[in-house]
Amino acid sequence: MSRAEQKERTRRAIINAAFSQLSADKSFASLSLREVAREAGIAPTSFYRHFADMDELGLTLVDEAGLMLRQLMRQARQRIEKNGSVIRTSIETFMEFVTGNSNVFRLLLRERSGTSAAFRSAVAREIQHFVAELAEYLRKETTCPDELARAQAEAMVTLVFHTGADALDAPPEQYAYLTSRTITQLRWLAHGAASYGRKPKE
Amino acid sequence: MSRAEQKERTRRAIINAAFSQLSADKSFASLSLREVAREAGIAPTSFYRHFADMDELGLTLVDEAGLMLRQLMRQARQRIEKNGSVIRTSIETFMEFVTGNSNVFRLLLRERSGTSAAFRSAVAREIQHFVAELAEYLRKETTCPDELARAQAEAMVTLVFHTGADALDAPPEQYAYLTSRTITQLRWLAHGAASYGRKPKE
DNA sequence: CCGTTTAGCTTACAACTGTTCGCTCATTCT
DNA sequence: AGAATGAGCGAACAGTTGTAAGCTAAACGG
Repeated sequence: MSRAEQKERTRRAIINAAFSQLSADKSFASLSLREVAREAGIAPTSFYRHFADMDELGLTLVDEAGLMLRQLMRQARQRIEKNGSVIRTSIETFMEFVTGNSNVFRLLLRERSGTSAAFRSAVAREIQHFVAELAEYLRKETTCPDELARAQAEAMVTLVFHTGADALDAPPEQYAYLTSRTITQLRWLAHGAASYGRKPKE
Repeated sequence: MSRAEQKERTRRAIINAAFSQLSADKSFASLSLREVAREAGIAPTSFYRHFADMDELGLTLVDEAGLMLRQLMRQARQRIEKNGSVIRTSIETFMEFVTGNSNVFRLLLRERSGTSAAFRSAVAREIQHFVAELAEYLRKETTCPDELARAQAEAMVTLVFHTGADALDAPPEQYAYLTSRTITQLRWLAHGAASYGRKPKE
C-alpha cells in the first residue's frame, strides 16, 4: 500500500474515532487525545503525525460537518422540485439529518457557543452558507429588499436550528409536533415580512 | 460568628469563585473542583462539606442564573409601563443583561446544549418561565388562540436568546444593529401571527 | 461545663492527561 | 543499490485531577 494512501487511512481512522466518541454526554472538549488515539488503533504519540493538537482535529470535524450540511441542502432542493412544498420539505429534510446524524449536529450546536473562538467562527461560517442561500431564494421569490431578505433568512435558520436542538432531547413521537410548530412559525415570518415589508419607522 | 452563618459564607465564596472563573474560553465543564476551591480560599476536600460534587454546584449556578433572569423580567415590566414600546424595551433590557452579566448568560447558553441532561432540563425550565409569561401576555393582548400564542412566544424567545448569543461575539458597535434587526423579526412574527392566525391547512 | 457535632485542614493515592525523545523499519527518491 | 524520508512505537516525565482517611479546634446542645 502506498505511503500517502496509508497515511490518509489512519487519518480517517482518527476522525472517525473522534466522531464516534461524541454523544449526548460527551462533547468534543471532553475527548482526550489518548482516548481518540486508542480507538483509532494508534499510539498516542502517532496522533501528532496527523494533527498538531486536538484543536486542529476539531476544526477538521467542524469542516466535515459543514460539508454534510451542504450536501443536505442539495438533497433538499431536489426533493423540493419533486414535492412542491418548500417549507415543509426543507424542515423535514433537516430533521432527518438531525436525527440520523445526531452526533454531527450536536458538534455544530455545541461548538457554536463553545470555548474556542476559532470553533465558534468556523461554525458560524457554515451556518452563514445556509442563511446566504436562503436569503437569495427569498430575494428571487418575494419582493423583499436585500437587507430584509437576509434578516428574514437569519430568523428562519435560527428557528429551524433551534427545533433541531429541541428534537435531540425530545422523544420521537414529538418530532411531528415540533415540525408542524416550526412550519407555523416560518409561515408567520414569511407572511409578516411580505405584508410588513416596509422598514418600521421606529 | 455563628456556625451556620459562616458555612453560608464559604458556600457563597464557592459559588462566586465558580461564577468568576467562567469566561468566553472557560465553560463550567472545564472548571475543576480544585481550582474552584483554591479561588474560594478553602482546601479541595472542604468543597464536599457544601456540595456532593461539581454537578450539584452547577445546578446551583443555573438556579441562580434563572433567578437573575426573572428579576430581569420584572425590571423590564416596570420599564415598559413608563416607556411604552413593549418589544424594543424588552430586547434592550435583555441585551443589557447579556452584556452586563455575560458569564451568567454564557452559562445558560452553553448548558442548554451541554453534556448533562440534568443541566439541560434545568436551563430549559428557566427559559420556559420566559415563554409562559410572554405567551400569557400575547393571549391577553391579541386574539391569538392559546396553542398559537405559545408557539409565537417560543419563536420570539428563541430569536431574542439567539441575538444575545450573537452579541457575545460581536463588537459593541454592532449591538444597535443586532437589536434593530431582532425588533424587525419580532414584528414580522407578531404581524404574521395576527393576520395568519388561523391554523394553516396543511 | 462537658460531650457532640462539624467545617476545615493535611496527607496520600491512583488515575489520568499532553508531550518529548529516540528508535525501528517500510516506502520513497536518486 | 544506497540514502533519505517519515509513520508509528514504547518508555518516560511532569502535571493535574477527584477523592478517601483521619485529625484539629471551634461552635453548639444538654
